[in-house]
Amino acid sequence: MPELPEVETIKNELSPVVCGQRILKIEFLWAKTLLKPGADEFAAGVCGRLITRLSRRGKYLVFHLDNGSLLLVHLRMTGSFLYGAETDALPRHTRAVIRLDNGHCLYFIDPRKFGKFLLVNDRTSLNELGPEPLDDAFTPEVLGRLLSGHRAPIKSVLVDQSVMAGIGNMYADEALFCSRIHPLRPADSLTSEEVKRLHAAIQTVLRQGIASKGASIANYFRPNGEKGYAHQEFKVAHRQGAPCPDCGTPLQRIVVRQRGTCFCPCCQPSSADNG
DNA sequence: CCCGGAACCTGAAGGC
DNA sequence: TGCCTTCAGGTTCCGG
Repeated sequence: MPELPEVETIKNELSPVVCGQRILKIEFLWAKTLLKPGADEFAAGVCGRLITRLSRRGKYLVFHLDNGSLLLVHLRMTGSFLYGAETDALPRHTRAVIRLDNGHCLYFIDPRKFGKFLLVNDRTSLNELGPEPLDDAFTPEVLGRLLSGHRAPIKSVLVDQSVMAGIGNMYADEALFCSRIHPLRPADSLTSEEVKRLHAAIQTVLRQGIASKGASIANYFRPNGEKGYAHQEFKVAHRQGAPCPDCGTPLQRIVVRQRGTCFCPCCQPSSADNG
């Protein structure tokens, strides 16, 4: 599932090939992939525009266009981009095709059809997201303030995009294991020591994910068609039943707010065990 | 406010 | 073999 490291990888690998290119046309093969505005207004807003740069905000990939508008793409569960020469036979599960003026195309591939394109005039919608966890401004003190006032399980607060942006199910589990915090601990019950550990763990697992080009656990692949290998380094995510890499105890899987959550019952003791 | 659950979707996996 | 059910989880929406 694309989270911050996966979107960051796509941004990094796409930037050199699409920046400076002009969009000739965008064609949607699944109409609902275009969230807003309507098809006509969208086409008028993007056709003929130059892509000046790419950026990322949370899990959004942002195409900056030369008229100042922003094309936001959210990959949701199964979205990926493939960059290549124009072909007659579209790749399986292609939901949108962005034709560039260098004869190449950006194919948006999304088996589950949850991914969304939005054309917006400014950053308003992006400002509703919480802070970027890899920014310099994201300090342990900031994290502590974000968590205070949330009595919900720390696992669900970590994946709440309005609290902080970019963390999803996999990296939340990894960060909690790395900081030895039980996923069901109320977010506002963490000690300052635990907040400090969690802060370091969040940055570590996200940076490792980026360094490993993202995790290809499900459908994610990179614009050149290759997979990432961050999942090979996961210690708990999607590894229920396997021995904990640190202590050998079988990893447990529980459901927290409708999300599968893997953790080590020995390395991540519950609040009751923790005092 | 808080929370749980359903909807959106398809393909992989498991049961029989 | 093949049909059927369940599950995966990012986001939004709806009801209690």
